[in-house]
Amino acid sequence: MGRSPCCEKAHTNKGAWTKEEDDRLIAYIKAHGEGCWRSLPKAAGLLRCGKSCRLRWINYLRPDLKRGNFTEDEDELIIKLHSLLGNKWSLIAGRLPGRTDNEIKNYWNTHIRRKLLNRGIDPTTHCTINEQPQPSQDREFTTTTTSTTITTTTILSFSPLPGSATSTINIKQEDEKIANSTIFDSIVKEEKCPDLNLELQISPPIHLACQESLIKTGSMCFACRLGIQESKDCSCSTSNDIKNSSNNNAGYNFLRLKKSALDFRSLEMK
DNA sequence: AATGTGCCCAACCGCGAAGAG
DNA sequence: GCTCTTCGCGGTTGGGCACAT
Repeated sequence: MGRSPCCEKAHTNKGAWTKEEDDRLIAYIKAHGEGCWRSLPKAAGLLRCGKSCRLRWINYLRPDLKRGNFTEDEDELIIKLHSLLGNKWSLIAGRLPGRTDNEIKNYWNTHIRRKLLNRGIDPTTHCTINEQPQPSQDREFTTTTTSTTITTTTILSFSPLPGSATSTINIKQEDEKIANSTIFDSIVKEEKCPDLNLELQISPPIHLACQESLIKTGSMCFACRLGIQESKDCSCSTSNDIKNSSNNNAGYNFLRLKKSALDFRSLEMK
């Protein structure tokens, strides 16, 4: 059952990287590009496993990395993203140019956790301490669908951290995996509590025109309710103004994040 | 100056997902 | 559909450093 080791451990260095190793790795990647991590160490003349090389490059040697302290804005952004995404460090890192998932994870554990505790906020649940989150407030994005081929839409209604606008986001999931998301700040509900209040609903996928129709009229057409939007039977999308407004969704700005703040497809770093 | 303690962060480990055959 | 390999992610570890005693 055991996995084969990623490399020949007996002949690999471990621990801190030397300047010479760094130089070799940088030179090799400059010449050949990233990827093929397994074969890279041998080709680059490094006595390291591919995994170690990848980590060293991504977390330390990449030229686009931003070194130095986190700014107050970055702090707040991390907190907001963590309240939405949980410990999805790579996704959070994707929203912070020049920062790595490892760096953010370390920073969270050493600074932000303490900062939130000092504010009286539980860093795990983002609720005020002494207040247990209710089951419906579970932030987990995992969903159950009747078929993995069905694209599901998870609607998260939540009240963000104190001082932030209340918003509703839709996170479209494909094959039970977060693939994309769209945020509407036009739906503003009365804030129920000053802390994070997540309500998770699972429904068939809703395309933008249908969603806006739902917002404007409070109902959806029959096709949409069956999850067959964008078919010729969908009447939501026949309205030009709705269509146009859907296409012009680029202007939304949620949590001061510009367009595609939570577009998970754009979060890929590689 | 020596020792103890706590913090920080680079690096490691194990697991799951994705892809290839 | 199954097995094997590779990659990427998140949790954890431990060495080094700063500060306190």
